[in-house]
Amino acid sequence: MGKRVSHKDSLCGVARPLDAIGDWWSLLIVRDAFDGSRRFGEFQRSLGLAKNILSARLRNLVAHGIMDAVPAAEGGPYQEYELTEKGRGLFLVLAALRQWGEDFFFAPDESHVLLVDKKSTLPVRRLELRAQDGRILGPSDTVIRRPPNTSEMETANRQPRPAKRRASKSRTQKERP
Amino acid sequence: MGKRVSHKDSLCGVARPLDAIGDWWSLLIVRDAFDGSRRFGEFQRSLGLAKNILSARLRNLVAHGIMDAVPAAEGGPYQEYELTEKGRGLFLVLAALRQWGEDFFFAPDESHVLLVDKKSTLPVRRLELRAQDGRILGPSDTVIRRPPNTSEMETANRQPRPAKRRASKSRTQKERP
DNA sequence: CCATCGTGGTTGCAATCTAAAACCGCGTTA
DNA sequence: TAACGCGGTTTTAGATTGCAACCACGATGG
Repeated sequence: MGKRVSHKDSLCGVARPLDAIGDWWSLLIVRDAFDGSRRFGEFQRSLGLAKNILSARLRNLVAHGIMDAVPAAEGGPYQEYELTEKGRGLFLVLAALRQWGEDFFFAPDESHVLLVDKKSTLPVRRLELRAQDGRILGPSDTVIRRPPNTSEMETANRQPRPAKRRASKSRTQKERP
Repeated sequence: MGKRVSHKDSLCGVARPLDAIGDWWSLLIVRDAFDGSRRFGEFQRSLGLAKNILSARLRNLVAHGIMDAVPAAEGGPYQEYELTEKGRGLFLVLAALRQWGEDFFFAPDESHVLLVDKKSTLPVRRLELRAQDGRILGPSDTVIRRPPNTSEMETANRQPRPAKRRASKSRTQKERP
């Protein structure tokens, strides 16, 4: 975890999310949360990871505002974890990942779980990226564009935003010249 | 990347992709590849990671069929790396990640790169998951369904005790039959 | 009332993995 | 032929992982 994923975090719209998620486990935790898991033990049983790891990941997800630790749920003295709005925003990321997985990681005859629409009980449609006018866009139909750069010097001087994390434990923060 | 992400890889359509990608760096490499990078040095300069790491990640991506190492490109004695079909399939995953990043990781006034349609030079539309009939689906409108096929009862297969440890070198952590 | 179990963690520690830097081979340029 | 950039591999310290053991606490339970 303790890897600043890039020295360019501040401007890469992909690296920041990755950094916040933390690692693969976290994404699987989120996935399970979408699936209805709420309790520590549920996640642990479902994922089969060590308790300390799960503990750390949950803490990290909470610290990044992806999940919330709600003090109790139904009288029990225990905590439950639920996705925040931000966490629910990962839905499409997971969906995309799942579709990619279905496309390339399963033999055609191999059975696998799939995402179905509750109402119709039919599989969901394929995700597609579209232009404003509705054309479907592929990898080569798009470019990354840097918008009219407001105040150029900002790129070097970044801290007015609460972007940087200071977790409760020493996260070996290097970087940040 | 030595973490088998789950003992249930074989049935999780999310864990498999994650496992193949390997780690965050790999995703950023793929991102750069979509952006036009092809050469070792390009990736390195763009990402700022150590060469051994880049080397390992590229090797891993190639091993998983996400990128191809093409022996030469234009006479040079060097190799270039390009996305395979499978690799290009990550386009939507990256797009979803980017949109999530835009939604939650940038202050409203903060400038950031964005994905635009080449032809119209307008930003792309928002991704959305739809049902067969076209309804837009949110996290709570879907379920994971496991198809009737195949007598999969492996979820119950929890080895009660893997025996004593000590001296279990276990060359690599592969445990997947 | 004491024992035991299940849950939700934290702590300790060995083994493993990461990544910065040094090093290497090979064409090119000077 | 020396110097250089490119594409990588090896070296090495130090960070991370994850198993197991431990702790706290409530619920059984006998």
